[in-house]
Amino acid sequence: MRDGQVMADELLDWYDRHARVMPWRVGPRDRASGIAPDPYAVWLSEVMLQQTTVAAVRDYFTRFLALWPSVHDLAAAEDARVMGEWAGLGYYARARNLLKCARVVSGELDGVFPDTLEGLMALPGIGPYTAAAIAAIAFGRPETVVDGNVERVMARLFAITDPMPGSKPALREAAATLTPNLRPGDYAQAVMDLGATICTPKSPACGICPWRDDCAGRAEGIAAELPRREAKKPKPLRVGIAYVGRREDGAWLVETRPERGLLGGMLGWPGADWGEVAIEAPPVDADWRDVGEDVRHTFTHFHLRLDLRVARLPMDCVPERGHFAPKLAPSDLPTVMRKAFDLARSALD
DNA sequence: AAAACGTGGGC
DNA sequence: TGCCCAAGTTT
Repeated sequence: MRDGQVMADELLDWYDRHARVMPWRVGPRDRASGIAPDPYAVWLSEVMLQQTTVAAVRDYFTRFLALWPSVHDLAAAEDARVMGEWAGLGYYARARNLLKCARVVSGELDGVFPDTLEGLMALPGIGPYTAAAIAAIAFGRPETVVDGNVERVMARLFAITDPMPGSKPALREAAATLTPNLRPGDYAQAVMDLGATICTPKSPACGICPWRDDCAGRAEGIAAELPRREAKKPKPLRVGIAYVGRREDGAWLVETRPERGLLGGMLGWPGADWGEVAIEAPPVDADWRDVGEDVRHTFTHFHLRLDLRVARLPMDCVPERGHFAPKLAPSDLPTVMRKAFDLARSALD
């Protein structure tokens, strides 16, 4: 293995030639013309990118930035509006924390993001990865940015064969030996780009990797198997019932889910909690009709089968739970609820 | 410290 | 088709 600084320089050379264009990225050419990264935009993009692919984030980022160009704009937004815009992107705690964070930065920090790891980590929704990414990309600090890409690249580069997550500290230490003092933000994005395009989870393109001659995993012929992981536990099946009611004037009976927990703060269809058996829990007395099909959806830690009941509700209907949404945009719903909506709508026609 | 927390694309 | 996995954080 060569000197860490030499390797970082080599990767930066590769990055200068191959960096992908992304709406949140300020490239070397931009900086040459005086464009500096906006910490607000960097923060927004990094939160969206947590456990989420670049392809999924792109349009959401552009839309958020157009709707709320500054942290003050976002801080002043209505919760329901922001949750609706986040719908479909997943991990909704991120959207709740996004608003909390925006309100702290806007209201208590005069709209200025902290530029240190400690200051950033104190904010809601910012953990070790995001703090380092903002410090490096927005403020040019030589922090070590460790995400899933970096872990995979380091596991291969140093042939670290202990399984994740136990090997995480070793992977972080390995990454730290390479972090450069110059252009740390570009370097962080370069390693992540490398992991996303060349050092991919399966079938890595080692032949065109800028670090191919330094890679111990490749030399040992085990690169593609790394990083190893502990066996994951199987997902149980949970079942439930969703009640999709439409009033005569076209309004839909929805409820805002509790702040905490699954799909917290998002709109959804009334019904009992999902579990081993489905529990009937109509939100209002009505002629609920069983729809032939059910919704299948898989969350991070369980499979869901959601039976559907539909009903047309009278204008004088007073539900026990939920509220009527006169104009419901399906795009405001989390994906599992939108699936239910799509099936129920055809059943109600 | 293990578990909760979404979704879509790729193979 | 079902599993893997992705620019993680919180409790």
